[in-house]
Amino acid sequence: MDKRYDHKVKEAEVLKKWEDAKAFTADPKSGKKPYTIILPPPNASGKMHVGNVLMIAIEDLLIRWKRMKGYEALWVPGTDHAGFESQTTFERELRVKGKSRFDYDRDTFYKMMMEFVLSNKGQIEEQIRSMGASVDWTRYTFTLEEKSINTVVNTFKKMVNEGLIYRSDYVVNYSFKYGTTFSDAETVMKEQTDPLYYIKYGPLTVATVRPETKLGDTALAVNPRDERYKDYVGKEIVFEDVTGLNRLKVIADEYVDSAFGTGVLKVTPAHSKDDYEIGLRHGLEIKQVIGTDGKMTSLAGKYAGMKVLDCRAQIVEDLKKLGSLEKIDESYVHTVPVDYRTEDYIEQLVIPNWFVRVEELKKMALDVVKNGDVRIFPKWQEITYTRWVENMRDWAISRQIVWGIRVPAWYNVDENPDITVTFLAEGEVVRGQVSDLLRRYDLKEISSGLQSLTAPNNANYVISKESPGDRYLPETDTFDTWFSSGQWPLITLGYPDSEDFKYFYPTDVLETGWEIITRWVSRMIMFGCYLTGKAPFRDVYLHGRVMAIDGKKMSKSLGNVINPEEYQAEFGTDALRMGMISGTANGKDFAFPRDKVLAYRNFSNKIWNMARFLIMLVNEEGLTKKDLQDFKPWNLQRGTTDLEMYEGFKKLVNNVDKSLGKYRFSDAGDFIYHFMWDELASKYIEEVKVRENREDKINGLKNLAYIFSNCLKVLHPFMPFITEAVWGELIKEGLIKGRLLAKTEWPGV
RNA sequence: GGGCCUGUAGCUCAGCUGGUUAGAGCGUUCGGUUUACAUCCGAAAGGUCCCUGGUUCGAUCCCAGGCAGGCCCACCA
Repeated sequence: MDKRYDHKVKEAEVLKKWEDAKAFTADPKSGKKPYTIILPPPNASGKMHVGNVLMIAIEDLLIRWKRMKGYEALWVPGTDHAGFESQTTFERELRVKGKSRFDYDRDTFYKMMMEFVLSNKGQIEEQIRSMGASVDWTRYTFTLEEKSINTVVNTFKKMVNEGLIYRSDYVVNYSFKYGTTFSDAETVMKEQTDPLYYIKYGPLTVATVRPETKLGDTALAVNPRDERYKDYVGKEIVFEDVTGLNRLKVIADEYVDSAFGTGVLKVTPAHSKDDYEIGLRHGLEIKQVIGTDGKMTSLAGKYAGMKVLDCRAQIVEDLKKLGSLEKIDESYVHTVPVDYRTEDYIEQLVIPNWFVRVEELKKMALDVVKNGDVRIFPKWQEITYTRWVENMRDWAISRQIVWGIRVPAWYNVDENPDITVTFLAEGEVVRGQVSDLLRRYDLKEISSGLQSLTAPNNANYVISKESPGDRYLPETDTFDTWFSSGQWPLITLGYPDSEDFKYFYPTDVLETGWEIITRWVSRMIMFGCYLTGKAPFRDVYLHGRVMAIDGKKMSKSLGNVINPEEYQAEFGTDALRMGMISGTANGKDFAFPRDKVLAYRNFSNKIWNMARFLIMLVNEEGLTKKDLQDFKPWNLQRGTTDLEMYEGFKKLVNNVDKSLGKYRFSDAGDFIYHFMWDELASKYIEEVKVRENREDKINGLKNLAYIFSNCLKVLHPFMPFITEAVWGELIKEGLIKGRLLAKTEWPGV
């Protein structure tokens, strides 16, 4: 046995052993009880971060534990195409080469993206492997492979047939920069200071930060109880506006806060969610003055074609000339929605989108949690979940990006002459209504150069994965990432009729970071309930976010990002895994526990040396294989430290089982650490080695060998590499028989 | 504006349904080559458990209020 434990060498050897033995391939015909975890798929083109390490450490711990406890344990690995994020990264690379996505048609761009992602995909897979994750690679799934697309398309079809899908003009969060819609979950509110303009509308004055949207005003609103404006309600006011003589109706709506500004609100249904809803209540016209290109539309009259901010400046000028600008409050602080990743500006726009009606799905998703079919750990996160699901509005599932699963709709160009398309014809971007374009271009030309298509809400469409005929153009929107990843447990297990699905579904635990409980967990529960009638997992365990060593959020600009590979290389994978596990207990965010990683590196060394010493003593006393393997600790004499140690070990196993059952990972780890180090090494070994009576000493050694090797089993799910390596050494020296520790049974006590 | 979480040794964190000297790792101090391990062994110092009040025989743990930090949700133009 080597004098030192060289984790780099040993980890590689152990990995090879597991792989050669195909140790983690699960069998639905095993006849055992299944235990299943689906790995939350990391970004396929990304790199592993410390959060992934914690996730893998926890899930591997559970899986290895249950596997040893006699379950047929399945852990399904996968990677995510990460629609928006990957496309953003890729476009950044294109920009370096002086290109952009507008230089390519949709199909070409998609293929380039696929190549880009596939070329990067190996890295994260290798990193998962290097962590010692006992995943079943034979079941590896990528979110954009055929299997995934088929499931998603079928689900969509079913939802369309059951009336759960509709198309609507709806105010969505739209990013001009990325040219796509964002879901509410992808935006955050940011505080900023903007001028608040007080603008005269005839006898009334309205306060607004966005004068340019006045071009889309279709009413003025006041609170029904506001005495000041009582007489105006229901009347039409006529006034000189920047576009000439204008007339607007004054309506009364509870939404209006009399205390804000002047108590009069200009209603712009096309460019504000709230106004949109007021508009619905009062049957107001929707006048869209800002287009998806970030410029004013033709409805903006003389301002058409101007960029939003230029238009704002011009309107302010024009209002001044007109004498309609009462005053400007320069220090107005308010919150605006921005892109949660980049904090980029988000515009609220009305565009046709695909929606899911969530009323029914919400109910199912709430019920399974309320009635305890799904248990959330830590328990208090249940409140976050329930509140969010209760308040969920219909879900906009279409995204105007290429990298994702295309919404499988097709439009017949003859039936829908008014769809707008953008396509590439001999290097030129052409945009227009399809009926016009068909006079100049062949449909094949449009189809092959297609970049994007916008169909009106009432367009006829056919749902199909492949083109239904010659005269069709495809929808170019793709699904929101969460629409497909919400079906991940179903996709990976081969819903609806595979052997795996029947045996392994529903899964046992979903383990992930709390920050995606709303975005992801809720959607998985919805889809699981909707499609199978059962929630996709029994327990949800939410871990906290790993902060930098200084306790702050990791960020490149602060330079405090922790690269797990460095720790893996320096301290060993086991130490990194267990250090992180023992650094957190109840799902709270926590600072990266560097000291704990160090402590468990030392622990690895301790274990290695305990084994060396044990082997040395055994050889010294000339104990044979038979001596050791025939040893029965339950025959030990009462009142001896030997029996005491054995009892201590039994208690340890008990404590570990209990803690793991309650998802108290760090407790379980602490129990083992202290038993092995303080009890077994510092007390027991020290005591046995100086025993005078040879028979006592031999008995002690037998017992020591027994307890130590069984401790390796209990420690294995936490620190799989060193335990497997030492286990191999014990076999080699004849102290135990067996083969792989990973496939050994948990000690029965 | 609503809601959630946190505040325990120098640092990072445990402390399960309230009960004798409040724990761990790291750090600090002192002392150690005794059949493995200096990534080790032995010992020690270090805490008004954020503050105030309440419930209780008894509170770090329960309740109320406050202070401080973090997060989530929300339509105030």
